[in-house]
Amino acid sequence: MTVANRKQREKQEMRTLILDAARSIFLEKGYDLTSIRNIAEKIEYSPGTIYLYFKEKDEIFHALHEEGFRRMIMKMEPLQHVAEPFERLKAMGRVYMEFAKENKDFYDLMFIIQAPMNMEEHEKWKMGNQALNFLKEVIKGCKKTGRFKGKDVNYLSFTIWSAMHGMCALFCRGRCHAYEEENIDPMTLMENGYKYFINMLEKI
Amino acid sequence: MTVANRKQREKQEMRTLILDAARSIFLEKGYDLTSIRNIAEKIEYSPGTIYLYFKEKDEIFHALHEEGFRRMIMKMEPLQHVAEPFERLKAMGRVYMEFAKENKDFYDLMFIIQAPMNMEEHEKWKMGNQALNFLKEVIKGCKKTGRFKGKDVNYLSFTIWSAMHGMCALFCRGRCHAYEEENIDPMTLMENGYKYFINMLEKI
DNA sequence: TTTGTTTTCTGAACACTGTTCATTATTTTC
DNA sequence: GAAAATAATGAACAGTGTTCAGAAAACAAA
Repeated sequence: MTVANRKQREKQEMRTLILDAARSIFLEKGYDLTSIRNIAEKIEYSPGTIYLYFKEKDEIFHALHEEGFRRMIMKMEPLQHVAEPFERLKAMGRVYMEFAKENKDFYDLMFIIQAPMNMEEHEKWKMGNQALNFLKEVIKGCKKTGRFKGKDVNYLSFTIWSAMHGMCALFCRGRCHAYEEENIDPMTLMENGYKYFINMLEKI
Repeated sequence: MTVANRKQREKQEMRTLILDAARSIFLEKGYDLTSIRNIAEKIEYSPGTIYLYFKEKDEIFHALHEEGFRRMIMKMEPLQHVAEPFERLKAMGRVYMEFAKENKDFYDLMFIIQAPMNMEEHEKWKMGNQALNFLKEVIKGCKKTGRFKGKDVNYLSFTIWSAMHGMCALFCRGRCHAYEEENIDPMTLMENGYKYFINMLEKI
């Protein structure tokens, strides 16, 4: 065990410590109220210290951004066992929506907030692309069973993703309240929105 | 012309002055870079003055929020002349999407940004509800021609709105870049996403 | 026109934000 | 133990929304 090794390990531990604090504040108070000073106070270090482990605030949130995708991908893991492609696609939509409902802030960070995506480097969305590729693969599977004939996989994946994202984004940003006059709560709205969309997918 | 009248008019003129400055900065630099001090500097008043005409920053952006809806509704005006309900619905989707593409920042403010929607009062979304009701009316028209049989107007309106919003929101927040690896630009993506969705609507 | 009152405006101050950097403290190496 | 390297600090900078005592301007009455 060389000194360099320990140092490296300690560096990693510190990053984890910062990330844990950031996550806990982020999940409790949301993105806007998670400041460097807040995080520093939580781990009992000075604000400046954080910049010895992360280049900027965005880097912290990009780490959480990736964690969000890991969580989502984990939640999708069981879908591998759904043999029939279209059944898998439908289940995927369900899981996606459930993830958004249960992890509002993570979803926000992953698909709505601009911050951790600012940089030009497409590297930033590696995890997102992985998830998107998973969707495309499932669609390809569907095509093999004769579904979605004549439809382009890229465009169709975007259509499906958009439909799901639309509901989740309206939900996350409080626009579902538009239906409160009709006494329809956001959960019922999303449940039925999903059903209707699946219904459309079946007939395309 | 009483003095009180003139004073009231001057008050209104000042509000307009502030709003004009706010809009110009907002459309040029976006929401985050539009600060009270920026606005104040533009109209050559002190920052404190603005608070004599608007209770808080949100009130300014709520005014712009409403303006956005007025613009969108104006853009939808010609649709009244499209007689066939389903044709009108399709055209509506087109206009909605075009509005988002041409007025990225307004769209963001209207449907994504949380800020001007914070307050509990549903009053805040009067304009939004008006637009949503217009959509529902068009759907009702479609139902009268035998379309969307057995489908609930509220749920279906949400499904359609979500699908359109999903594409626009992914566009506004730079998530369309996910398809750059496949050499598909955001515009092509949205164009085809729209086509595919309409195709689904036709078959539901 | 001058005085007194009311309205309008200012800009410093408060409590925040992300980020930098000279200084201080700790640890490692020789 | 002294010297060198590494780590941590916290004040400072430039910015944010918002408030409010005091100054300035507009108005009303004498």
